[in-house]
Amino acid sequence: MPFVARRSDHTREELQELILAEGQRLLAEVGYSGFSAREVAKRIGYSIGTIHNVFGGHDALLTALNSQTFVLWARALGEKLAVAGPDRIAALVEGYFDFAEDNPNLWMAIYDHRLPAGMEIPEQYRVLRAGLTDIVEREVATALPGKPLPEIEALTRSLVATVHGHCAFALTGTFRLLGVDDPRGAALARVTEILASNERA
Amino acid sequence: MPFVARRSDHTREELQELILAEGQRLLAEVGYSGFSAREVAKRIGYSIGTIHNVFGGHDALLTALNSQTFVLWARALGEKLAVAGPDRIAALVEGYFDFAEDNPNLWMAIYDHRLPAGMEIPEQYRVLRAGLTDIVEREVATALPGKPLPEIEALTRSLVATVHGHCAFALTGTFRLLGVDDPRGAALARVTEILASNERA
DNA sequence: ACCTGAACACCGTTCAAGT
DNA sequence: ACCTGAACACCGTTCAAGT
Repeated sequence: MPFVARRSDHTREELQELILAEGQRLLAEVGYSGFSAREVAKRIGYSIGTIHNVFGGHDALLTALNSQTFVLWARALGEKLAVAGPDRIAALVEGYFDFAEDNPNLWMAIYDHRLPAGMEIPEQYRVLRAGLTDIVEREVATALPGKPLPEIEALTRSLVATVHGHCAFALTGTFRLLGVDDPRGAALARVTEILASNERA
Repeated sequence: MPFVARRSDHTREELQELILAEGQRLLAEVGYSGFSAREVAKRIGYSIGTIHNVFGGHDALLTALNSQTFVLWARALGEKLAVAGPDRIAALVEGYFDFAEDNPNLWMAIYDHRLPAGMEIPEQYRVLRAGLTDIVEREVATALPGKPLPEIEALTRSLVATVHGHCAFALTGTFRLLGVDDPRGAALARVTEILASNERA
């Protein structure tokens, strides 16, 4: 059953979703270094060229896949917050680690893939990523009432970087190599200390 | 002038150094994603097979290159500390950022390259990496006199993760995307707050 | 207009063949 | 014993050719 051009088995939208769904499955399986657009094509029964037609290249595909991951991550954090106790900051830190540990390859791919210098960042990617930061920002603002917004914004990003560092060291094995046994406990302790320091202002 | 087997132009040790020197140069130029052992072989005028003979594969070569980077990094931190003022912790944070910004591709390659699950970590790699942590640990211990060693050890690794998160976000463009303008200032502020919180114990 | 798949220029790895 | 380089199994990207 080979050689079919213009098979309208799927519309362009369906094809796009097909590629994204299978791409996410593959990325979660094999990780960024093992990911291949050719393998995605093979699995969905289309040719290599089609993926290029639909997404316009490897970098664009990875960016779209990472955008999907932002959606999943935001949803996971939202669910954690919905059932959170009084310490919503702790819920966020736990949610951060839970998502990364439940989806290590998808999570690491966000940071493994770097856009080439020239390529402009898609608006959707930027918006979804900013949305994740906004989730944290709301809780930081609540935790530090009276703090000016510019300071809340800067502190939020710094707190995210702090948790990211701990999570990255946990997932990539750096902490294990250095004999650290409780990465998320350490992250939570640092966040708590930082917030306490910034309360009295 | 092709086909020479067993050309003793270089001893095995010289060959090893040749590969490491050229490999470091290439890695610094093109970064982890653009690095290729084949290109190193071409540049030093040996065949692909030779690199495999000497290092035993791509992962082992990258591990050796990253080990070299640890040496450079430890030296850079040592030099910063040698001329540091009273705030030696600040000198370490500055040294961390300076090294990463001066050698972005070498620095990022440390984290971009992940050893395959089965492969055991070379002793040299482990020792050099631990040595870097020890440099920080000494200063943290001095900054927090009277603190039990196990706590100093855990806190040191957590502080390194904190600075790493800020530095990684700075170098990979995450902070720029989120509108952060002073990553190293933020890192230093967090480290200062964390140390202050841990002083009173 | 859309999809194919050969062609191209790369990878890392292996290993029979040379000296 | 050491080094070579063709062979193999992969990549991403391009594009003439088909329907």
